[in-house]
Amino acid sequence: MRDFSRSLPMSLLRAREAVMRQFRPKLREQGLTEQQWRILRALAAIEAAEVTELARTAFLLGPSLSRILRDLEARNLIERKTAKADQRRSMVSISKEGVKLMASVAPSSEAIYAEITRRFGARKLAELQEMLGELEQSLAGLGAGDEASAEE
Amino acid sequence: MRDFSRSLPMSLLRAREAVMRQFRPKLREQGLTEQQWRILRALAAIEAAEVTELARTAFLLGPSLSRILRDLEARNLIERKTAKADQRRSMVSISKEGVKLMASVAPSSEAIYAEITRRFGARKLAELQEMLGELEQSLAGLGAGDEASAEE
DNA sequence: GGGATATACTTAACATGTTAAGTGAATGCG
DNA sequence: CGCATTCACTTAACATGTTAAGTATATCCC
Repeated sequence: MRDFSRSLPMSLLRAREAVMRQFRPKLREQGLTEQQWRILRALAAIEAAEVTELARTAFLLGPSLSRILRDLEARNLIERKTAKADQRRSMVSISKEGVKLMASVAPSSEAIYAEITRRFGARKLAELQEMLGELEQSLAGLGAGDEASAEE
Repeated sequence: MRDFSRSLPMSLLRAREAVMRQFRPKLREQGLTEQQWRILRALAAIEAAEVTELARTAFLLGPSLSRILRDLEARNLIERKTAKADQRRSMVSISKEGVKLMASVAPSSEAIYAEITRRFGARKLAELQEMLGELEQSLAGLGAGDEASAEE
């Protein structure tokens, strides 16, 4: 069998970990996890979003997001209100405190990203992202193996 | 701030998820998680390994590995014995049952990997892996921000 | 209108990720 | 030798990943 440590999943995992390791300490100083930071960033870019939309944007599964939103709300970093038209949906937005917190972390975050870009090379970084996007596209629709054309 | 959904960490995360989504269903059929599968594969390639060595190979943190080994041992998929020379160390190896289980999953796993390779392109896959390795190298030694040259 | 279905979450249960603390066995060294 | 330190794990505690089940509201459609 292939040497699994050279497999694509492991390469992706190690690369991502090498990158995230740069960011985690600064986030941790502010008591934020990587996922919480993703949510705040996603919310900062828009007025408000539904939970499902936010899950798609921040690439989190519903249950994880539910828990994280509960916690972020308790910390007053986000706000929620149920939509008027459809009581099932709730609109989530970042709070003033949330914006302040983001402002305190964003500079470090940007600096780290810049350093990573400098080390790896801006052009190569763009190429890598392009390839990653293509990989994702190649596998889109190949699904989880339990939809169309099931064999049993 | 950058559109975070186009950031390198998100690109890596989405790409890896797109890949892993192909494998998880088959593993699940055998009651294996992705991490358990990594450990079995790592062990299958060698006679025996110390826990620390296995952690490095399977890219798992010690505490995760401790729990997983406990569970795999309970399922008789692996075996452990403490080293004679150093009672702190324990040597882990795959069991006969473990080998059998691997044999039952490996063909599907290989087929899925082949399909991914076919879709994305073998050459591009090699290039991608090369770039991922370089990225990892670029960031090696840039550490977690709390070793040499701490600023405070 | 109203019951079946679908939708938008939330909860539950179990596995792993992550950091800190604990445990027992080796090592360093005065 | 003996005691402090280091080492190789393991446990603990809390957050997220993942799948299944639950809940409340909307929508379909006869």
